[in-house]
Amino acid sequence: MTNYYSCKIDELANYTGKEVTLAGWLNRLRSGGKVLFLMLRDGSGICQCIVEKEKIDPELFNQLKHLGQESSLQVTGIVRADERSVGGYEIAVSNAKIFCQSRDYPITPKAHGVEFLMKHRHLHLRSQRQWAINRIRHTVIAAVRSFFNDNGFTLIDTPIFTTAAGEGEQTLFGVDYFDEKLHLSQTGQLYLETAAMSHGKVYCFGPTFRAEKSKTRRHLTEFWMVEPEVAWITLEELMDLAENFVCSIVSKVLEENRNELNILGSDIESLEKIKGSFYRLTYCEAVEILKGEKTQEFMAAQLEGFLSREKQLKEKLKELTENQESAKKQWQKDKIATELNEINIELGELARKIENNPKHAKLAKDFVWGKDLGGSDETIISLMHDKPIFVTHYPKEVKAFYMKANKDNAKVVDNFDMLAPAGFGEIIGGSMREEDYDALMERINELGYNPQNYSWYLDLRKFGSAPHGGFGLGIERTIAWITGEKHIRQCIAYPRMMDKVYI
RNA sequence: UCCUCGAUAGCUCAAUCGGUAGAGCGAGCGGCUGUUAACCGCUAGGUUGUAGGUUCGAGUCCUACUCGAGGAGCCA
Repeated sequence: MTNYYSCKIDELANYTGKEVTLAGWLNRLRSGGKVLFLMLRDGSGICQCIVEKEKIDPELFNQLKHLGQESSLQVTGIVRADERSVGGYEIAVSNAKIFCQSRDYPITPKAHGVEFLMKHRHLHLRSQRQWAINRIRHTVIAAVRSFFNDNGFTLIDTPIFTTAAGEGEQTLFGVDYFDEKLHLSQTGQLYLETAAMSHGKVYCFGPTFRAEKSKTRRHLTEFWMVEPEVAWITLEELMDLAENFVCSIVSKVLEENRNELNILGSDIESLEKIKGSFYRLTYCEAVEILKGEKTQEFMAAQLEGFLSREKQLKEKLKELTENQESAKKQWQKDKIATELNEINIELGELARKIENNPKHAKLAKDFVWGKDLGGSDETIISLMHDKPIFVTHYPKEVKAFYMKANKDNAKVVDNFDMLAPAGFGEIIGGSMREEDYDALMERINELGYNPQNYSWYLDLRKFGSAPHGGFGLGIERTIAWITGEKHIRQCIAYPRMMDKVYI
């Protein structure tokens, strides 16, 4: 045999009636007295392979029958269409070769806790959900690259070991670099601006490190961010760019990953609405909305929804408890117990939401102009819209030193955040950069930064300064939003969280 | 850093008032020709997170600690 396999599972439709060889891993085995069902996984999909006792070597049949989950093997047989099979095609096995018999694979087809799965992340990556998420991640990243490559941008790789700060100094990871103190990059932006003055349109894409003490479902300490930077652009044009960019990512995923989105139970209908113009609000308008009557009504309606869901669940709980008492078989009782458990978990979540709702409503109502939008404020605005929302012109005090002051209102800057819809929150932050030497210097002094650290950055404002701006998009947040995955940690193979690194 | 909840078989969870620690899945063996988280029968599997305390008796009550989950704060 020259090759390990003759085709991949996702190509089986082209081989109906022909003999093929597949190579992969045993996802699950169901055995009958004279027939075995091998669910074979090869990275491209899952295929049911039928082994009939009379049609293969009896010794081989016996070996296959006792194969453990995740054993690796080759399977040869005729492809046939069959509605009963997952994917519509199956293999009538005539021969097989076992490579590695695995025993006691830890991840079983039943429920597992977060800690257990994270400790077994190296194996968990084989599970169907993780497989689907990582395929979508691949599409997202490919779409990011081709969007910029096709629109005249030049890729510039900015350094990971950095000297310049960029964002708040407290969120830096320090590194001992041959007795010199450097830190891990938390943005490529400052370096990228230098390259924009060479190429006009540039982007960087790489890992980003933030030592934020944020233990939430939306934060990682190491995540991937793509940042375009463009010279001779206006804020409006920058937002148009961000809009087209996000649309192109979503449409690429819809085009290439229907199957994966279905596996994950993602909200495809909502994703299909992500095209055309996004909502654009100024910070002032966003504050008005938060403080307004409509938000209070919205929050009240939300609370009502929670309460009626709670009532509904409690009734179901009662009903199930009665069923459990009358159930005769032990397994029926256990099945009901599992359902009860799930309901109790949801009730716990609801109770927290019901508790938080009035607090968030009050926070919104009492919002004072000048503060940064909090997580709950973002969520409220995001929930009230069905497409992404730009929020522009934040107060300069809550934003970074390099953001350009608005020429009509010096209290605000020409920036924007893009909030994903349906409560997901921020996925992009961007701004015009201050191009005036004196204004930038003033900001650096105001904030007490050392101008010497920024001498090369300031040079850009001395030698042919030009209007320019850019933004950064968090890859994992984008994937979590698109897939509907609750926790960002599932959107990268080996997540690094503030309080925990497993493998 | 704070708040809430939790830790019992490989995994997910039960265990009523403090009174002999159980089930499902997984594993092993057997049965069954079409299964879809298959099904049926049998078997093995436990120092109840750690250290103390109360008690005739502690998985259960008390104290401290360790670890985990969720949330808050913080945060491009």
